[in-house]
Amino acid sequence: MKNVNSDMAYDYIRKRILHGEYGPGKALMTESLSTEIGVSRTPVRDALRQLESDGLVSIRPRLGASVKQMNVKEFREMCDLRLALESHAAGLAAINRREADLHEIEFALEAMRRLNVAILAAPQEDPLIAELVREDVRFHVAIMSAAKNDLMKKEILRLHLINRVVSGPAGCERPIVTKSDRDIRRQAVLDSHDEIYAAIARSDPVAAKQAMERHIQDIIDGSMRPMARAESGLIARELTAEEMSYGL
Amino acid sequence: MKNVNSDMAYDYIRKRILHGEYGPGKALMTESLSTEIGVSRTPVRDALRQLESDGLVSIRPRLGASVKQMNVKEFREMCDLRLALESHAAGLAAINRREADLHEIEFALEAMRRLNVAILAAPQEDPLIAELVREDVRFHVAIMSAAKNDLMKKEILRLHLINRVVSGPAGCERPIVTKSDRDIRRQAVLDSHDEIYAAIARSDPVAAKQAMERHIQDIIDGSMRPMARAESGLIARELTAEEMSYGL
DNA sequence: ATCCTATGAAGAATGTCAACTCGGATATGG
DNA sequence: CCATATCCGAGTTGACATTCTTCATAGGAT
Repeated sequence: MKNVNSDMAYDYIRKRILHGEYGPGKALMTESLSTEIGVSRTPVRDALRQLESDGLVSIRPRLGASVKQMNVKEFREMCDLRLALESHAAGLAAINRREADLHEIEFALEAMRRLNVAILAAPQEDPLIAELVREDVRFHVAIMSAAKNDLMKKEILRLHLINRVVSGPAGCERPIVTKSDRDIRRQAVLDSHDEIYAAIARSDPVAAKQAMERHIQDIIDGSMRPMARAESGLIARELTAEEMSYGL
Repeated sequence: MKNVNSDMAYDYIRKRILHGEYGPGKALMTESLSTEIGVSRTPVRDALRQLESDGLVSIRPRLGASVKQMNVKEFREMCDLRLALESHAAGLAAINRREADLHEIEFALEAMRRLNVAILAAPQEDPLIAELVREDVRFHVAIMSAAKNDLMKKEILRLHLINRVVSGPAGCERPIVTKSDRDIRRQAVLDSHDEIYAAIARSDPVAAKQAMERHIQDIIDGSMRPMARAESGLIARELTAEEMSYGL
C-alpha cells in the first residue's frame, strides 16, 4: 500500500491497537478517528476494513467497528491454526533452509541465551524481558523465512499479531506467578528452541515439525490457563455467525 | 454482512469471478461496475476491498483492481498452505468427530462412488463430472466441519475458492488427457478418500493426517503439471513486495 | 405508592452518494 | 527514442439518508 491518507489512518489505528491503547472491545468510531487523525472518514473506513481482514478489529454493519475480542473458543481455534501453520513451516524450514537462514536462527537463539542469563542475575527484569520477546519473535520469524513460503509467513505473522493483541497489551500484565516459575518457563522455552534449531540444522523435517508442535503447544497451555480464569470477561460479545458461503 | 448495496456489489462481482466470466487478470474498474450494478462507487470499492482480503482480487493503489492472478511460486505456496491446514484438519476430525459428522462424510463418499461407476459407463461425462466435484467439495467440507474448528474451516474454504479461480473457470478446461487417464485418476482420488474416511472412522489422527497429506499432494502434483506448462501466461504481473511489517 | 415495562422521540453514528483533486498511462510531437 | 501534454480513473471529501441507541415518559401490575 502507498495510499497516503488510508495508510496514515491504518498505521495510526494499528499502532494504537498493538500498543494496547485501544484495548479489546474498544469502540472505533470513524468520525472521531477521522477528526483525530486529520483525514476524512473514507480513508478511516478503508483502514478499519483492512484491519478487519487482518483480524485485529471486527466490524458489524450499522454498529461500527471495535477492537477484536475473542471468546475462549475462538482463541483455542486460532492457537490450533497457528500450531498447524507454524509446525508445518518448521518442517519446511528443515528442508528449504540455506546457510544464511541457519545463521539468522542461531543468532536469535544466542541472543536469547545471553539475555536469559542476564535476566537470571538482574534485579529488575522487565526491560530485559522486552528484549527477550523481541529476540523470540526474531527466532520464529527467522524460521518462517527459512521455510521459503512467503504466504505462510504472512499468515503466521498475522496470527502472531492477533495473539499479541487479544492476550493483553504487549504481554505486560502476566498472571501472578513467582520469579522462579518464570525462570523455569523461560528455560523450557530455550530448551525447545534448541531442539527446534538442532532439527532444522540437521535437515530433519519431521523432528523439526514435532519439536515446534510441542513448543507451540506449551505456549498455548501457558496462555490458556489465565485465559480460562478470566473467561467471564471474554464471553462472546459478538456472534459473527456468517458461515462462509461456498456457493457460487 | 447485511449492508444492502455493498453486499449486492460483493455478491455480483464474486459470482462473476467464480463463474469465470471475469478471468484472472481482468481489470475491475469501479466506475463501470457501479453503473453496471446500479449503485455508487463507494459500495463497489468496499466490495473490491473485501474480495481482496478474500484473495480473489488484487488492488494496486492508483491503478485499480483486477482479478487475482498468480505465478507458479504463489500457487505452490498456496497449495502448501492448503496442505498444512487441510491435513491438520483431518487429524482434528479424527479426534473431534461425532457420529453425525461421520455419516455426512460417508454420505458424500457414497455419492462419489455411485457417480464414479455412472461416469465409467456414460458416453457424455461432463454433467456427471460437475456433480462429482460437487460431492468432492461436500466430502472435504464434511471433514472440515468434523474438525470442529470454524476458523480453520473458513480459512481452508477461502483457499479452495482461490484455487478454483486461478486454476481456471470451474475446472472446465482440463488439459488434454485421455479418458482412461481421467478414469484412473478418479479412482485414485476415491481410494484416497476411502483411506481418509477409514482413518477418521477409527479415530486415528496421525493416519488421517498422513492420508490427507498424500491426497492433497496428489491433487497438487496433478494441478502443477498443466500449470507449469502454461507458465508463460502466469508470470508475475504484480509484485506485491509488501512485507508485512511486524513492527509496532 | 412504587417499580417494571413498553412505546415514543431525540440524538448520534454509519451507509451512501455525487463532485473535486491527484496521479499514472497513453498519445503526440520533437 | 525521449519529452511533454492530455485524458482517464482512483483517492478523497463533505453532505444527505438511514438506522441503531438511548433516554424519557406513560401505562399497568404488584
